[in-house]
Amino acid sequence: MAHFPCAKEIDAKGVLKEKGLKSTPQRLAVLHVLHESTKYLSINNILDKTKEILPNTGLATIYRTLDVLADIGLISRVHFEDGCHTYAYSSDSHGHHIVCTKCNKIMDFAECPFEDYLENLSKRTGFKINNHFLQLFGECNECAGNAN
Amino acid sequence: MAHFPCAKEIDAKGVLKEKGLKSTPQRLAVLHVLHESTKYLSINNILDKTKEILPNTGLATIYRTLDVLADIGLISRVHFEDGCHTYAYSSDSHGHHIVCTKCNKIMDFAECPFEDYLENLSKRTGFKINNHFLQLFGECNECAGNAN
DNA sequence: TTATAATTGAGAAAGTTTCTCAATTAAGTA
DNA sequence: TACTTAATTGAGAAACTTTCTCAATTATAA
Repeated sequence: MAHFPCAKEIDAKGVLKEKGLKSTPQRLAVLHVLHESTKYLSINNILDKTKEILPNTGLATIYRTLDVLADIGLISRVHFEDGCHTYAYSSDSHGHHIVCTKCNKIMDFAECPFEDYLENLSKRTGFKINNHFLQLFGECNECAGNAN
Repeated sequence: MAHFPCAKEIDAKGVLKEKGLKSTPQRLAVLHVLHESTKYLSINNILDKTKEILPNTGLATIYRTLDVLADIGLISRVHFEDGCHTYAYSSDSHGHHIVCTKCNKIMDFAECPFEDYLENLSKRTGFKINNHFLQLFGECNECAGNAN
């Protein structure tokens, strides 16, 4: 069994065990790859980087693993106007993402300031709002040139 | 040239013309299909319903048309955790969607109450926030049982 | 009415995702 | 530590989705 720093850091093994899932090297490697990256990654990015750690990893395993990790909230899918086939490490299960459209960097922001608003909207529309998805797009500090 | 009520209603022809695009029966039919539906529709839903109007319509045309209509803001893509391959009529170019997870109904809400918050978040994170995507999930009036 | 550039349909091609199944392996138990 | 068992994996096939190509058609402007 391989060991990865991030696996310990976020207690991925514990979370997997809790859900009755095995801690396989493949799962930990995929999580490591996403945790290590500050950017969102495509399926193929993830396959390539995972193969650097575990060269025999198959594509089907990547698909299966991403589903598992997303289901238990360790990673999350990143959505774009034209598709949502990329993934990012998720530091908080309620975390929303800010995506830098220049360098692909992802930043999480955990707080969710819309509770009051959603309650109000709920009353006006008659919708019982159970869940929401929010993602922000912009330019990070470096890309916007603020760091210079 | 076929004529559709919604085409007039939203002046699709005018918007298309403005962008230098032709008002083809296929484009108006796809728009009509989405406008007529209160629910989000998949590519195949849209193909089937469009073929009821224009039986020879090809799948490639559906893909091309959805791209065109989404680009000019007449329709918008609906995102789900596991994919974003469905579409809905968009009554407002800034409209966000509330999606009923029971009956697939879509409701737009045009207002965007987050301006202040986003400015604040921008300051704290260093991200220059240019755009955002928000979608709410819940149960509509009927599905939640409020209408009974 | 004509000219022309955009658009279409059809099917091929490319790309993506899921499935199947034998082999492997993580993890609990002795 | 060794054994057992059910979960997981890799590989390739199959299914499905999306894009491309190109000749034919057509919306539009002159």
